[in-house]
Amino acid sequence: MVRVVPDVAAITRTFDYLVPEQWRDGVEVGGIVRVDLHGRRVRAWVVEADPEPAAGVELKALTGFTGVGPASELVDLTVWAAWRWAGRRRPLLVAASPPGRVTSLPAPPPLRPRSATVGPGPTVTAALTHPRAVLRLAPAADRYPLVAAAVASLPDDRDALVLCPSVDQARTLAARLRRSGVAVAAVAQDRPGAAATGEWARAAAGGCVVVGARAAAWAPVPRLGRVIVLDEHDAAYQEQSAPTWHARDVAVERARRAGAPALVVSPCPTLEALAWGTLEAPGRSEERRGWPALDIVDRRDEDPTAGLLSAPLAALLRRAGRVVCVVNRTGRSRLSACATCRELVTCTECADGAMAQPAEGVLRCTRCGAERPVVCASCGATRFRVLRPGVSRLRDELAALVGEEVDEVTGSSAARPESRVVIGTEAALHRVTSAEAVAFLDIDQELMSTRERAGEQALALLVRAARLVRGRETHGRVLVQTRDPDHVVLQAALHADPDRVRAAEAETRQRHGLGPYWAHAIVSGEAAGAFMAALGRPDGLEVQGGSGRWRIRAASHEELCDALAAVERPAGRLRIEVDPLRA
DNA sequence: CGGACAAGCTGA
DNA sequence: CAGCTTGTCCGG
Repeated sequence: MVRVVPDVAAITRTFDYLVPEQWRDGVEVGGIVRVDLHGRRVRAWVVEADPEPAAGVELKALTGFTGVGPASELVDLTVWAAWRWAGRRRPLLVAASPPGRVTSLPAPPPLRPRSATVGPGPTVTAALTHPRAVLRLAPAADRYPLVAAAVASLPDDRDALVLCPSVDQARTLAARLRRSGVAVAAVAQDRPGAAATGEWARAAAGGCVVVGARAAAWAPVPRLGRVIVLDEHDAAYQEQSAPTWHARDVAVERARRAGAPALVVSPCPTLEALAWGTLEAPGRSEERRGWPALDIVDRRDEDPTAGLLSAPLAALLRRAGRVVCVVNRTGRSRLSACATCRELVTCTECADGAMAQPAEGVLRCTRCGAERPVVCASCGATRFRVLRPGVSRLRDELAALVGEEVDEVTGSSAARPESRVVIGTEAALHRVTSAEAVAFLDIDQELMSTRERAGEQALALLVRAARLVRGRETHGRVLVQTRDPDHVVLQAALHADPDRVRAAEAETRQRHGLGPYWAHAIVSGEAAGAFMAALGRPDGLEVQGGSGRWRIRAASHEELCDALAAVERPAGRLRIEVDPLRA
């Protein structure tokens, strides 16, 4: 007999089935089977073998054995993660399963003695000796020697799991390791298919270094000897849909359970990481070399209605080669005023939303989505002054300024930009592969963001820019236009000293009761009210909000997650976001 | 989730 | 009251 979790979204229970004689050998914990459930055939995971049988239920037999699934340690890890992120187990089991059907594992590659690589440097060497290490490396520093050294230092019968924030980076790293003769399973694939399934099976067979992106936190690594998380600060590591698990935290817990050392790496380590492990960082001068020069353009003395194209920016655009300009606002304008009567352009439907101009000739309310033509509601004039220009508008202004084509890159535009000067949202920093300079036209938008972790996220953006332009030795430049030149994030980037942000963030987060000092969850969705009623007010939990959305705070994840887990999930749509990214 | 089954509605 | 729609329940 086995206990299974059916692959059906709304079902949170387990069910017991008899195992027919012919599959007795193949069916074990983690195995993927087919079962008859209420008149349908569905996929299911075996999560327990020979459980205590429930009384008075007539058991049915499994109707099929599909193949290999997550190893039993990972099945156990889904129990932990479902508790830690207060969610269902099914999405976690999906993440830990092969993308296609795996009926047998390939032979593992022959054991190759690992040889020490030369010169990882004393900082890396030190980081590799701690069971829980945080390694701070400047943005332009190459992380490959670190990964190579970590792989070389593995015992012959152990493998490493290496996580990168994006599929692209994972594939590049995997290719580089392969070229130097390391057996690699690259579980980061654009789409599931035969290739992805094959890599999963190779990883499950053992004898490979497993490299991948977020989902690879759940990849099979039967002989886990080390976990490495590159760019640990990257927000891409957190799953967007509930349960909102974080790949760093999953990977680190996995390492702990396997008794393997874990190493997280970042130019700007998060407070969560710093609270968890021992920090190693190179000396000041070495770290400084890996940060580009930062030009801070102080806009405090400018007329507030002046455009975003300052004289220092114009000079940079004339002088430098490829320049990427970043402003995190799509469309033509986010806020306008009538050029005639000076009235702000607001929504006539909901009365308090600002009207954005997503494209020429149309206004759309940022609050309620209502649209109307570009006509002033109070005087009827059709000429507006743009107060908060977006990418499209600035593209035209930039093209006029430099007298050449300027390509626009946003999340929705697909092609690689070809022009010398490029403007876009944050997406431009991902789409362009190298540049001589990056200019943030309105960095205050990031600095003043109400997002939780806003400071860290703004620094992460500067790190991205720094990666594009490389260190100061290659004359890379990053320019920021701001009305807050003394902001700690800018000062940290200016002095190549991310510790300043850590100190400031620690102080504000303690003061505001945020993570990692407190654990938070946001409960929303149509069944949120029923959930909150069932939760009640347990000791140690603070509850704020109402009308469909609640925020819960506790002094630790243990308290928070235990309380959330004690509530029986009501029927209906419910989203519980533990460690929310947005305030 | 989605099949089963019951209850509700319509038209002859 | 057959034939169909709509709603609620529950799975081994």
